[in-house]
Amino acid sequence: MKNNVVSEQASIKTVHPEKYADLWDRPGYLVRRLHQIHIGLFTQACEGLDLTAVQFAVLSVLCADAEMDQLSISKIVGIDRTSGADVIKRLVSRGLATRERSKQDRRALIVHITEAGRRLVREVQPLMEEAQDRMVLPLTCEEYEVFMRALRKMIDANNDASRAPMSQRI
Amino acid sequence: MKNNVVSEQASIKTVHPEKYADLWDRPGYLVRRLHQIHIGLFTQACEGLDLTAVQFAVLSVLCADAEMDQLSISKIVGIDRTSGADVIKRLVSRGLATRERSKQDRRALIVHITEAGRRLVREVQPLMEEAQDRMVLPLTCEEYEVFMRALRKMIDANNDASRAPMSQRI
DNA sequence: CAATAATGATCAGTATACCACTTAATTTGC
DNA sequence: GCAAATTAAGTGGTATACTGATCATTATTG
Repeated sequence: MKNNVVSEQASIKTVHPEKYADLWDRPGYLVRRLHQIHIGLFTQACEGLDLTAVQFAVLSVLCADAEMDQLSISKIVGIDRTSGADVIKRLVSRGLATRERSKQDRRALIVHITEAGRRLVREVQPLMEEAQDRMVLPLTCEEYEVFMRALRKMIDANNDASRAPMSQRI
Repeated sequence: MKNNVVSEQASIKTVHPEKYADLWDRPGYLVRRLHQIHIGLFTQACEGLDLTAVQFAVLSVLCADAEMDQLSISKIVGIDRTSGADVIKRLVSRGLATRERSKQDRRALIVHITEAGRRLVREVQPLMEEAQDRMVLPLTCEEYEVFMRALRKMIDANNDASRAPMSQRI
């Protein structure tokens, strides 16, 4: 199976030796562009709420699981632990989350979402959905399905290429 | 045609009211993850060369067109003009590019790539291709084609959602 | 049980990536 | 022809996102 996929890919390369000549032929470039577009759509949808997409992802995770240490949150959200700590620090300073030392492991910081945090998540949830919808609006059902499957396959296969490998799925 | 696409998308929403419940069901989240993975693959491939993916994109553009002002470069690469100025400043300080006032428009800064810059682009080109290949390796030919088409459709349709709308294609 | 390894967090530093505001030069519109 | 609008850069600020180093605590192992 794996070999089959590899040989198919190799055949693309053989047939199209100049496949990455144009920026618009580079998947990595297009992914960066689309990422920025999604950030833009999310920010637009959350106008005035002063919440970033990553901050919302962290709050979403905290909503699902009552308490969790910083590193686990960072892994689930798929960001570096130092980025995660930065984001959580900002959430705490805004009163959307609290932090305290774990009794079991005194190295770990356990993060809790506050009631204000939960309220904000409930408020932003439909706005997040709107941003997602707007991004994928140009796609047909079939394209959407293939697109999502392709994303998941590439992320799964290259999980170790990023410093924040995703160990779990919420 | 546009209406047709919209109604197809709407039908997904009706059938799957909880389609964005899980992080792995959110296209924006997956795009962010894949973007980070591609950065990781590129950095890995360029081990020791101290060049980022965005820096290489800028140098690529400069290689294709001999001279260009900062704003045009930023637009083509798809980054904010201030980010572009930052990146170009670093390239200049490393001797990979030069900057000078335009004679025609004394507001504009014209950027040139140096011979050292061209040499670096030639050296990095195959490494960039390797990073692209590795990212899309898990995809079949058909998935790759649909994935690329989907990316282009979404970027085209939402071009104005990002502050750096792409006016041209190199 | 003590030396070692692994782990969770922090700090300092760098590189995007954006916004808001300002300055200077060019276009425009009357 | 000159005021007004536009445009290219610059400045200062914030938020990811990562690396490398360090520190404290916990786990392992000889």
